[in-house]
Amino acid sequence: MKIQEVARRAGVSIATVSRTINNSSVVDPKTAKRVWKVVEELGYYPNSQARSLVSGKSRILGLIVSDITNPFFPELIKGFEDVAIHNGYEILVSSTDYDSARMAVCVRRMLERKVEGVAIMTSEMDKHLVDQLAHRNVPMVFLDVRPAGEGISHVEVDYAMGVNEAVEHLLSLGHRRIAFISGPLGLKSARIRRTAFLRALNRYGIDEDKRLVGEGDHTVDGGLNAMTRMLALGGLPTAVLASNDLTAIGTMRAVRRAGLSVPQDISVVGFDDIRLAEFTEPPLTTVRLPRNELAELAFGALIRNVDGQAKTRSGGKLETHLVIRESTCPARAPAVSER
Amino acid sequence: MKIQEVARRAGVSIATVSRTINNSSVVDPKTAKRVWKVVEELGYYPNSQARSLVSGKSRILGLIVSDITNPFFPELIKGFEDVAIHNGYEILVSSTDYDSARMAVCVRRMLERKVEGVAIMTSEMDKHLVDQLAHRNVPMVFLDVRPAGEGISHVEVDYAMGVNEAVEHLLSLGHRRIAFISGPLGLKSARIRRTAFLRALNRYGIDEDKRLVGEGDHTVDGGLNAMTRMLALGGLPTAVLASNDLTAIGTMRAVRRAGLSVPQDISVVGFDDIRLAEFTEPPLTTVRLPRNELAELAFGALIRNVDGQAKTRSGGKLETHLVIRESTCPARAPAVSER
DNA sequence: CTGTTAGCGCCTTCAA
DNA sequence: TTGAAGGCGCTAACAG
Repeated sequence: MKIQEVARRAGVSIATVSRTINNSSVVDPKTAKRVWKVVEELGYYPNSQARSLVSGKSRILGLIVSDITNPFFPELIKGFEDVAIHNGYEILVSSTDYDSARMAVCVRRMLERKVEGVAIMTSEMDKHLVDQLAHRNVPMVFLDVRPAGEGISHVEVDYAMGVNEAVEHLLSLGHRRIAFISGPLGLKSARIRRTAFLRALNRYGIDEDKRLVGEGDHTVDGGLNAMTRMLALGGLPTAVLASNDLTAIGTMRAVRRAGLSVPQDISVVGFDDIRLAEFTEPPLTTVRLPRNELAELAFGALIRNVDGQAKTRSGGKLETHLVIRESTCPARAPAVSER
Repeated sequence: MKIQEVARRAGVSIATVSRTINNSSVVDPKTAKRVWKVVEELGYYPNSQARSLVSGKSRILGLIVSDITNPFFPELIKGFEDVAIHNGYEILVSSTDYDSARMAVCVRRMLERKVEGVAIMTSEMDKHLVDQLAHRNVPMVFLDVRPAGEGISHVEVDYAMGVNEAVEHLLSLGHRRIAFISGPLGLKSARIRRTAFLRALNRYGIDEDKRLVGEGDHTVDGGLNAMTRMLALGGLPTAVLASNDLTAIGTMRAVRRAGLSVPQDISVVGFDDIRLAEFTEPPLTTVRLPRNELAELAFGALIRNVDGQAKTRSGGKLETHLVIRESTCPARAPAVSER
């Protein structure tokens, strides 16, 4: 089923058919109607490969995430897909698994398919890969990080906002010994979150206790291990803030394994508000990072660069807010042994 | 960066470059080496749009899932992506959200991008959409369902196997009042699972009690509601088998809300073994449906049809096995009121 | 073994 | 307002 066939049946040239389906205003309405009729009858639709080839535009956007298996991403992907499709773009999703080789393959694929832009929602990305894309003038959006360059923008997440709310919430419940379990500190985004936490503590006049800052890796196991280590160290916290919800789930598990309970002995706060956060036991108090908005901001920023009319490199700032559920409660009066 | 440029620099014709990068064995090794050198230097890679156009093969496979947000799917997608990429295929993922309109858009997109085959891992699919694909001779693989037609195959999941194991496990723990919460019965796949359960009960000589068969919708909320209704009905079960893990999580929540505990009062068994199953409270005993194997079977079945050398319509049968964790324990001696 | 050439399906000048 | 014709970048005969 090609354009030729439509042209033949409608008694016009292929040029006219092309103009018609592209809504060119020069076609005679009558002719157009006739062409559309044939198009419908035949169930014709243009071959996007051919279109891309001639126009040089693939109408494909790349979306790179670190791990599609982390519940944070599917919602982001869905949001991105929705807005992309809505705007006539296809998306090419790829997860890197935090693996350099995979990332390289991933970039290569995007290049081969001639993506018009790439949203890089992964925590870290090899510089030379970014350069490969930049070199071919492929617009990019990043999350958190802010690489320089023409056509490169970034969406900023206001971690401080949500973290402050979380800390205030805990303080108001009487907590003073508040711990933090970060993501892998090799990642800049993890450091940003940790910094936000430390600043918040400082802001409310709480002294930092090194024993109360652990390092996870954004997985349940990571949280479990980090918290287990922290509990072994002594100087127990009465509340823990985790840098994402998976970490928080691991943290709760560790607390329970130690024979303590959440939230009576230790309150736990997560970050992200993945859908399942509502269904953990107890339901998780967490800081919500709205994936849909993130997806929309990222898409918007990308498109502005694709159209080449970006005025700014900032793709916008995303607010985060605390969602209170049942994994937090008033702090116990400190036991004698703790000080 | 086009093939011309490479040809010019290597001092050969574009045909030779084409042959070289396609590993045609007729090229003189010396020439080939020279060409490859230029290719590397220039960082040249072929334009896949152009390739597709001339070859008529897009090397893209479609993957349709019902809801990327359901933790079952990301792992399936990842597995599918891995094996596809490994075989030189790109994948186009799309979630239907159980919505007819979205499904239609989805099929349209696949058709436009000229996918060479589609894996339909969603529970149900409008017949006329399937026909659209079938009509263009696009090979398909389905999950569970078994539509007829040339180039259409399906992967069968042996639900009975896992369900039997689960029922045996519960029986051996002394349970006799075993409930089941199904998926939406409008879906054939949900009915298949329910039938497997009922058969298992029957096989072990347990009478069916209508009050003990509820209907959920494969979401946490669905499980929560179904179980809440069941608890209100009286004739309490001592164990519940849920048709997927999300339903099981909802079920556990309902049990707790009713002031009972899992597993002491009611044992709960899930289905799928999503990654988070290990981290629920208590860790979920569940029937594992291996997503990687499913992905591989689906891919294999699809490719066989793409290559046009399928000997059979069956894409293989997938075994399921019980994974015992902590949401099941021996049944209580029945309370007086229960009989 | 290598080069020439004819398209793949479509969009886009350039004429009419 | 329409049609004819020239590519887009690449592969696949067909000649040399």
